[in-house]
Amino acid sequence: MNTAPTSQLDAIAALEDAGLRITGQRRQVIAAIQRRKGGFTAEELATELEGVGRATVYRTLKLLVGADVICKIVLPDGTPMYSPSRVEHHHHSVCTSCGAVEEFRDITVERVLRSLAREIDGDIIGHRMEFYIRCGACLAAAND
Amino acid sequence: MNTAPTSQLDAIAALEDAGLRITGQRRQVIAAIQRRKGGFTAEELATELEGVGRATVYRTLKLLVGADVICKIVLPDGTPMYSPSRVEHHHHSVCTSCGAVEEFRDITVERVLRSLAREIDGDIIGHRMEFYIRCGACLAAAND
DNA sequence: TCCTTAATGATACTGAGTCTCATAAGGTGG
DNA sequence: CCACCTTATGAGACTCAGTATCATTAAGGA
Ligand SMILES: [Mn+2]
Ligand SMILES: [Mn+2]
Ligand SMILES: [Zn+2]
Ligand SMILES: [Zn+2]
Repeated sequence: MNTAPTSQLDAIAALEDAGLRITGQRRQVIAAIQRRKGGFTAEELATELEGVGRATVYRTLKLLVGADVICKIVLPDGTPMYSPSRVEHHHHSVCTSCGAVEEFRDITVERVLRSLAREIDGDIIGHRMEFYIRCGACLAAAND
Repeated sequence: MNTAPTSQLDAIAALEDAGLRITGQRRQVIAAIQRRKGGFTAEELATELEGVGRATVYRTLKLLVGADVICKIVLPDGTPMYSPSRVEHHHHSVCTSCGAVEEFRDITVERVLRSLAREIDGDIIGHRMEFYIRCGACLAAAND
């Protein structure tokens, strides 16, 4: 059980491990991601990185998701968002008002998931579990 | 705690309760949904119902989701699917190979969700939990 | 440095979903 | 049963995310 990438270098190493080339554009995408705090959309990145083509941004994000460097989260309204991954396997809480993403890993959840797996007719390929919240900061802001 | 709509009439009643008009098109959409067994896409319905405009199909699906008559599920690749709702609050397992959707309601899950809610900084607005599976039928079919 | 191969960018394209607005019903009150 | 007001509809344009194409560029191993 290895830890998920947390730094620029880790992210680059993850790409190398996958046998991919380290290009200037990929470095730029990774740097832009690390520069951000919370979640972001693909289009935001594409706009910010004027020197990198839109298609390349989308392609790179897909690679980084595959390498567990970032996570793709889908909001209830269908909006896809990305956020840097810090924990190996985890779930998310997303503030639907400001987009802040928190990761959490809960042993109990995993245990339940395993017991449910037994009740399901078929092979479990994966699962998704997300909490949609209104975060503490947004609540505080709402109360003047 | 009332039960989710299970018949045509229940679905129509749900729309009435929401103060909406019962039109021929909405009846057609509901009938087509009830005719199906598992999950379906919006475009499938739109194609099947030649007499109903595409925009109307999308509009009606949104209303039915709001009235808990159907559920909207998102596959890992982002494909949105719908399936008739049978249980009040529940989660889904989706076969990523044939699209079969099963609903399940698990007390243990709900208990865990509540305990997690306590750990999260903010108000929980909702959650999503889905299992992506390869169903028994698809497994059997794969083994000759 | 050279060479092969992977990556890129510009652009066209797809598919889901939404918007507009003129027209067509639904359904309520008379 | 009708008239009227309002909601719903359809046709098609449009937006937006994401993908495909393909000629050009550049990584990085030999
Ligand atoms: Mn994450
Ligand atoms: Mn359901
Ligand atoms: Zn927030
Ligand atoms: Zn299946």
